[in-house]
Amino acid sequence: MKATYKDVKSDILSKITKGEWSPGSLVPNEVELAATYGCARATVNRAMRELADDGLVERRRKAGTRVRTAPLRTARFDIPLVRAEIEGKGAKYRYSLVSNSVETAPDWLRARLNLPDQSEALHLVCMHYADGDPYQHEDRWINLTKLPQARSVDFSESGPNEWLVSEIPFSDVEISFSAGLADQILTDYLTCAKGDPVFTIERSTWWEGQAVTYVRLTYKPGHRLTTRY
Amino acid sequence: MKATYKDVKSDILSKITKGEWSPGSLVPNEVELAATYGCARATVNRAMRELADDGLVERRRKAGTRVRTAPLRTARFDIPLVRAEIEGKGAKYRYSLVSNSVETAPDWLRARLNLPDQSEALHLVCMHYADGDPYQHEDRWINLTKLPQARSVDFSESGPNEWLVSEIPFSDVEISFSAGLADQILTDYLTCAKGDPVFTIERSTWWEGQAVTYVRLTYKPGHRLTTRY
DNA sequence: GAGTGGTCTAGACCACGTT
DNA sequence: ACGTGGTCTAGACCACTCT
Repeated sequence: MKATYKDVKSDILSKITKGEWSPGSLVPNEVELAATYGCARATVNRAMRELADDGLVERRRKAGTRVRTAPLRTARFDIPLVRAEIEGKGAKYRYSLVSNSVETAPDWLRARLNLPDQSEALHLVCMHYADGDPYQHEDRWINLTKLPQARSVDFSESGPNEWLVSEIPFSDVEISFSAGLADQILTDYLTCAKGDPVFTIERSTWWEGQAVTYVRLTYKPGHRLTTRY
Repeated sequence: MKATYKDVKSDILSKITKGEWSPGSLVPNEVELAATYGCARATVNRAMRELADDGLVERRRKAGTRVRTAPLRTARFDIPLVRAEIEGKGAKYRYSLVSNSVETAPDWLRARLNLPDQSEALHLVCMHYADGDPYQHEDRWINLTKLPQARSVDFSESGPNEWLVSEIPFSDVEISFSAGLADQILTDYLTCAKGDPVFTIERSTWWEGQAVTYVRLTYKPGHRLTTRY
């Protein structure tokens, strides 16, 4: 008969969704709840903490716990490696390196990644195919000051992303989604028409305070990024 | 000198990011860690559990805890009410109702929301402005079978979203991002050119297994959705 | 000042999955 | 079978923050 934290969590969740505890209302405190459910306060605490993490309730010391008026609507997207993304759809993945060159970082890149003057960067352009059809165009810059070993890596067989995840255990990331237009170059790679709307992901990655890489991923027209919560 | 779960978490985090514990390697078990940090096992457990939630380590009973080879790259986006989104940028929010009508749900909507034949839906078109400039176009359908009370709500002063969040405490949501082109109608509302790329969010919401609403939010050209993690 | 959540402890038992 | 994480307990003290 002892309630687990999952029991408590789901029971309280249903009280909220069914309107028994209306938005903005005060929830009984942990000691009372522990008594009603016949469990330890720590158990209630865990349930409530998770509900707070999920954005359903708001907790403040002394003030107590309230049902959120507007539940936090946070969407979580998994950003898998392209390979996993494609193979996950049951399609055959193919990678191709378009170009690979060491360049002085252009101004816009230096500004974005906060790089010093005259920084060298490795500029890679790659294509990812699903069942032979163009799927994603990758335009990547790697900061050679931070990752000099990238200079001698062979990217002809597998993409820079796969190398990077094995090289950098964890990092700060800024990711941004937007809509763009296919220009002349993209139309060739993605086999679409000029002016087609394309979904674009830009990602900048830092490690120990220094920029590691910036990448712009452009998907073929019609791509959707979908999630549930 | 007793370590808190945050101490443990951040220390382990740094061990991972600094490469001391390399990707794929096995982490000491909870009892050993509790001994090294001089704290209770529950404290270590909480730290490790959060690291697992954050996608940095992978835990399996008996097999132990391993540093993830490819850290889960999940991005979390807050999807606030447009009002909050705009006011959060320090801009003045203005709402305007464009049209409001009861219609028989078109086929594409019935398919998407799994509605029966001849369902009635409330069709709302609204605009959201930031400092007087068009910010977001909202094209919304509300299932009147599930929410008949929507029929008599006045949406002329505040948007349907604000009414919905107060009416529905929690629900299942499918959200999807894509890139589209501004058509003739959108150009008028968003004051942009025909063929401009526009960022689009589509969201379908269910409550207790039944469809509640479908909305397509179209942002003015140039809009970005950005987050860090 | 006092009430609430936040956290820690030491110990216990359970559940799962590898062996 | 056994080792690991998963969870619960009963009690304690602390840290906010509202009044």
